[in-house]
Amino acid sequence: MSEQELNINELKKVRMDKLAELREAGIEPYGGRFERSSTAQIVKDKFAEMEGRTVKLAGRIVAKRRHGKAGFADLQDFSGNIQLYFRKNDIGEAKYELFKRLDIGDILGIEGQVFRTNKGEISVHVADLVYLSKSLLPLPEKWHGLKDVELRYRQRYVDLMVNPEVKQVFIKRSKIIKEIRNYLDSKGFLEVETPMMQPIPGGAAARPFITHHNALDMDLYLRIAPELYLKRLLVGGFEKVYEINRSFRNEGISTRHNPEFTMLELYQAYADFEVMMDLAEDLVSTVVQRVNGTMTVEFEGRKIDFSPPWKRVSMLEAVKEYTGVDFNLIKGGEEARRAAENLGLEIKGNASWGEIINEVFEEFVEDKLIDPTFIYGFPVEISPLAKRNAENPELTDRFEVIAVQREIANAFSELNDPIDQRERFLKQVEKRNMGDAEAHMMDEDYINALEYGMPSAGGMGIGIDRLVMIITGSPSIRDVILFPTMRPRE
RNA sequence: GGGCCAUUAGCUCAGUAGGUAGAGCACCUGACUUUUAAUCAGGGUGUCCCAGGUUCGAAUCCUGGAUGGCUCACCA
Repeated sequence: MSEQELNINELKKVRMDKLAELREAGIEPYGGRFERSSTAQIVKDKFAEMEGRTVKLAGRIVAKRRHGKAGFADLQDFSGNIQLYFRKNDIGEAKYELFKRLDIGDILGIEGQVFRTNKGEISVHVADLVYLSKSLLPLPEKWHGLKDVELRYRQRYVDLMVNPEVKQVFIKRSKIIKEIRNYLDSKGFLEVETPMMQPIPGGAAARPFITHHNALDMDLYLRIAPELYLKRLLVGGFEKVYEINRSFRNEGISTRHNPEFTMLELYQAYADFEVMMDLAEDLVSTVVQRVNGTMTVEFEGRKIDFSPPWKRVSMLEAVKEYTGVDFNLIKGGEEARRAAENLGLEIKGNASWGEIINEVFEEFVEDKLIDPTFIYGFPVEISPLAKRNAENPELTDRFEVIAVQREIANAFSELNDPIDQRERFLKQVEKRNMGDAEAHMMDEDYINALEYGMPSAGGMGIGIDRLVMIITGSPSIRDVILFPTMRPRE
């Protein structure tokens, strides 16, 4: 006997006794296959034709009301709840005894006639029942449900049982991802899978997780983005690819950050960032419309309108609009620093013109943007994989979509010049050597791929969890991830 | 990582000045053959997050720690 079983509490002990009783009566408490003829929701929706007919349902008992020689129970299946009616005279002594000993949480298969009670509740008059699973632990309270957020995340299975709205969020999440796939597939994109374990983690500025492969005796990194592999596929001749899957970043946890998160990345040969703008607008608004039935969503008490077209404004214009400072007229890091400091910002010692503009943008503009807005023209220093703008080589043809003060998409014309790319990597390596753990590593094989020639292309990344947050109105990323990362208990 | 807050029965929560813990639901016993937060009668089932300290005495005060939430920093 384990320590766990010795510390068994009273409530569990009672159920263990009932489990033993069942076995003694020759009843298997953990049944097998059960062929259902219907579900709770179908019986209720189609009552007119179901009334009087015999149905077989299966599900969990979530409530029980006994009245002497008859009683009711609520059966919950994935579709919803339905009431069961047990009557001793009809079901017989032995089976009625089973009903009396039934615990909330037990999973049953039942067979009975559909009817409506005097009070109008559509119910099933049970004629037979089989045990499919005996529950040994008590469920949370029927009225308040499970509120303790820690328990809700740690034991999501209980959360899902007793808080129906949680289930709806994850059903919607599944629909969102399905609609994204439908959309991209219909546009001729090919879904691919690229390595999650990478010898050189690239495609984003982030600290990676490290793991070890024993047989090869080598360290591998969990990917921080699929980007560089997806672009290798463009080199290989795939013209429209996408991947929806997990990336991992070894950073802090917050309401907007989980160490593992789901991202969509897509690449389209012979396109550019403006094609990506049209695509972002159409993709996201289509998905919102299909999932919510409208192009507006409610988030934190605000209405956000995803109807195209979305506003398009350059980063420098946006900064000018909100701070009055025109960085077009400001040359070099020193002058930019003074301008930023005049705005009340503290700037790191070695920050460049582009980095400073980005900081000013994030500080003064980002939290003003509610409806989805394209911000384009990102500085080259913070965009090591994006193509330079033809008129201003200090800027790149890159944009982000900002909605509800947060980035929901990031896209650019892909840098396909191997010589420029090598220089950009070298700049990153320099920063890395200066102690920036999030700067890119040199990826010789990626350069090698570019040297074979990568078609001009547009690419885009969308954080799925954050998109789901907005569409479902969830304030925390943990509300849209079934099993968010937690410290283990004990 | 910093700041603030929380942790009491299976769940949701009270808790006096520091005096040895309580309610509702769940659970157990009994009554009740159409109830639905069923009702009625009876029963409290506890490592008050953990470890020290102060005190005659700590759920309560102090120190340290754990876990979680929010927030700032960083990022997507």
